[in-house]
Amino acid sequence: MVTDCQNCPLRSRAIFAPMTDAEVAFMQSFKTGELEVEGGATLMMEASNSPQLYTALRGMGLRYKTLLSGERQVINFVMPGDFIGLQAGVMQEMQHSVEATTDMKLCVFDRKRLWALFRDHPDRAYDLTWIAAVEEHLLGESLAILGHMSGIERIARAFVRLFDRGAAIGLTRGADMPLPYRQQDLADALGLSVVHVNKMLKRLREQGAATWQNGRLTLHDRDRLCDIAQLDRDRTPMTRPLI
Amino acid sequence: MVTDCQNCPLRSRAIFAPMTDAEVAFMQSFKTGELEVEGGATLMMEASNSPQLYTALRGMGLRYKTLLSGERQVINFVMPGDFIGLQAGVMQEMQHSVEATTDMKLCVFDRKRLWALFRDHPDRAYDLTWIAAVEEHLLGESLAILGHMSGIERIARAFVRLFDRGAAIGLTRGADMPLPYRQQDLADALGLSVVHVNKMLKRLREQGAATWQNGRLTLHDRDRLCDIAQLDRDRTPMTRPLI
DNA sequence: CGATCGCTTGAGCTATCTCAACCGGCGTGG
DNA sequence: CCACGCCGGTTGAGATAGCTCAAGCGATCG
Repeated sequence: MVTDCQNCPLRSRAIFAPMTDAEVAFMQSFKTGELEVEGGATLMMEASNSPQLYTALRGMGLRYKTLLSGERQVINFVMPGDFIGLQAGVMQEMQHSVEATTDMKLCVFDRKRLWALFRDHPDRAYDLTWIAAVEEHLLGESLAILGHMSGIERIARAFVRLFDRGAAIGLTRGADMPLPYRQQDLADALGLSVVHVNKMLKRLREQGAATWQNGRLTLHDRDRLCDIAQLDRDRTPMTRPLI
Repeated sequence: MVTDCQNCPLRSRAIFAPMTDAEVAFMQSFKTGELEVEGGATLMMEASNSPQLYTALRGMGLRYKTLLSGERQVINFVMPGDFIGLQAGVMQEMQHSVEATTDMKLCVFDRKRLWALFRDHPDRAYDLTWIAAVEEHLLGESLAILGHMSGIERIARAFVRLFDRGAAIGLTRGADMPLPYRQQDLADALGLSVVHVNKMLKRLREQGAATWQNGRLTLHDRDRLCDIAQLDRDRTPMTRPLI
């Protein structure tokens, strides 16, 4: 139980130093429970019926909005360690949900205790803000992707990004990692049609750059992929603290 | 001086109640100065050379990223009351700047004192996180716009959004408000070419929905605009607190 | 065995892009 | 005071990336 909580992003500062016993104890008290959901299940995050905050502990999912037209915009892919629900508190008009793609285990926090966290643990509160700022930065990057990149470029970038995230949490094995989503999910994230995603995937495969089949992503030629994605080949990951 | 600071978004809670003298005094101490920039000037927000946080007090600008290709993605339009710079702290690889479109006055905070804010004023820290969460929500919405909407829909939505923001800070006069940007700026925000933006503006004009000329935006038919933008005609603005 | 789901592929169609030209206003320098 | 250059806006023409519609295929499941 405690070990699970060690994955909590609220210890971002602890990337460099383990949590003290007191800190672990506090996280335990902030935590109100664990939630196991089956693959395919949907967590509604509308503010009204979900005053919870979550940390993903196991499994993968995706966070999305449902538009009035019924279409879906995937905001991001949820991997272990991700913190979910902060932004849900400020929205009301737009559907905002999390779908568990695989079975997932989530750590549940009570939003009402958030204030106590700010009062009693400014360092954790600080981390929380840092998380929100990182998230905002990543969304800004996504915006630039949708605004300016072609289909194949978007997919290449998504693959490099997802792979790097996977590597950061130990999901990769060599050039390979699990990526249990559907092509439709990627399409909804990148603002493309499934058909087009499919055709671009084929092209990436034929170019020997990357393969995504049977729920596994393999980067055969990361450098080429980075070139397509207009990314530095060896950029540093996003782990720098706010101050 | 003090009156200026009353515009600071760190008093979001004070939307409902004025700041106390003690609070004003604290904001004064957190504040390190004011910055006046001329229209056309650019504030570089790279983490390395800008450890500052800003609040826009007067004038308008835009926050954008510069991509490797040299293109520009406008992240948002900066209006009085906006808080800038939180997300700049976590990025390193991508250019991230603020351009003053008109002359602007900014309130400058020292990032190093942010920690003191969290330690000594958990309520303000809380507001800060709320701001970040709102920002994140808005970016998510922008993402959905770029991902799923046509040119004319994007523009209609941008107009309604900008107008509502303008109304919230008292910039509107009837159906009219100042909007001193170039068509290129809107194009870069919406992921369209200037040429296309121009043609869609013409169409909106001919439809009698909205006019944007000589730096002023006029919504002739807000309802029609909302329909095009796939927005509820009378949605409530985003002022709900986090808890 | 049939139904469903996700993936794949083909065939038009069109929204949007790029290229290019032109126009008016404004600031600058001679 | 005029001439020029520049910037932002406007419009047209042709090219194309990506969309929609549609069909087929294999795997999985009840």
